[in-house]
Amino acid sequence: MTAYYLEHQKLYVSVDVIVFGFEENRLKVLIGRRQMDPGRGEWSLYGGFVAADEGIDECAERTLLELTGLKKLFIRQVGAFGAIDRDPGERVVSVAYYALINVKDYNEKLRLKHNVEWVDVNQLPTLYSDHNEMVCQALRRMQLKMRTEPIGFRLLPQLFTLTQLQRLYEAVNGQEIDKRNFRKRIKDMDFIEKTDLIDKDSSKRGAALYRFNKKAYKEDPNFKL
Amino acid sequence: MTAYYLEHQKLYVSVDVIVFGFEENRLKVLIGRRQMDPGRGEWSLYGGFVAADEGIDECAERTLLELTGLKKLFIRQVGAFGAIDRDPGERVVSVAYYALINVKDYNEKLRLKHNVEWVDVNQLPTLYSDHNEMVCQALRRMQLKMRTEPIGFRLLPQLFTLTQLQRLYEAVNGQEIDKRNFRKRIKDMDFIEKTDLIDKDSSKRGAALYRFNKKAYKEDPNFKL
DNA sequence: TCAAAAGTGTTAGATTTACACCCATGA
DNA sequence: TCATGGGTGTAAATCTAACACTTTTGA
Repeated sequence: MTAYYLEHQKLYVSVDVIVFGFEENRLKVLIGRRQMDPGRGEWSLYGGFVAADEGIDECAERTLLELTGLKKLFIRQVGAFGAIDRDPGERVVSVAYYALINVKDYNEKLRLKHNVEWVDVNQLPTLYSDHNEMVCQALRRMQLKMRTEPIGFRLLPQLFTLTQLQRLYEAVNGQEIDKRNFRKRIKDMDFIEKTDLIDKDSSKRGAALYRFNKKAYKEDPNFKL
Repeated sequence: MTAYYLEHQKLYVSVDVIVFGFEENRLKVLIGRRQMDPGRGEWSLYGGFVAADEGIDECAERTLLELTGLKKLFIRQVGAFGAIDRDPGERVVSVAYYALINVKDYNEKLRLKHNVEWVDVNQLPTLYSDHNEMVCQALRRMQLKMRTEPIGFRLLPQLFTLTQLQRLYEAVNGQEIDKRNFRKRIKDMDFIEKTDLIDKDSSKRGAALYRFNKKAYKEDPNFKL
């Protein structure tokens, strides 16, 4: 190591994950009560420290796997948070990531083990440190991304109805969408495929189930919502 | 300090700044030859380490002030870069920021002192570590931001002609714009004010000089380009 | 006198928005 | 039989994109 580095100080670097889920027509976030000091008992995002032998992206993936037990989730960085007093205990720079999961894929035992729960993103309590700000920025990022990339499907089951999809977009963007205009736009996207399966749970009449065809999307990626 | 932190390791955290400037109708970036090991002599962004007693945003501002001598510049975070082997010397997590300056405001002596120069963003050499990727992401961010917020003026003198403004947008987005459509959109934005001054340098006929009125923008912030 | 940049409107096409009724079914 | 959510098309309005000529003046 050159002398160059020695003049400087090292800091703790951590990762916090904003896990988004869609449930009861609401966009929700996984939060739990902190189980350690400082801030024990406060509502908080789930996170972990970056080890010297892992990249920050790997750390985020590891943390997310630890929390959810799920692999290959959609995850993106939000940014670094490094106000000097952001962590009351020590100097910690934290890198926030957001991830999307299908709530039904989340094992209930694991959820209870980590003592986290789904809370409506619009009704969050005050969170530990700067976590509210993290969620806020993550949400903005996700909203933007969802307009131009087909990531919303990550929040739904593989098979979904058009009404579910519409409610998802309404929940994420916080405003209602015209049903006919919405369905018109969906029809233009060939990679959102109608199956011949019918969902009978959500209505008496039954609704056609759709599926996102990733391969078809890659061949003609013209997504816009 | 609680035992909680002690189990973890600290890392070096640094900041790298992508300084954008507009010169000769091209979008340029400030880069220089690294003056220290590892990587001595390689093209590189300007950066610095985050000290224990400063926030990352303050560090970015300090670094930018050090480099440019200018205060109150527009600066935004791009994101954290933390691949395990990104720095060949030590484990360093770096947070990238981009900043916009008016090239003419940059003191030539300071530029020479730091041994940096303006290089066309589309003709960058291979840079140290992951700096090319940082520039790439910074550029994307900046392009997006410039469509919805009046930040382009930060790259121009206080008084500018409409052709200059158009060339700026063309350089940033890498595509030509129709002159009449561009000027029509500008006319709709009352906060881009025509002054009664004439620029005689750029053409024989002379072109009207315009000014961005920040106060007027805040009263009616309907920017779109 | 001519080269070079400034300045100026109109029209067709594409996109977006608003809007209302019938259908199928389980309770 | 009726309440509930599923499913469908059209027309007006807005926005976007394409396009060409006149003006001024320094060299």
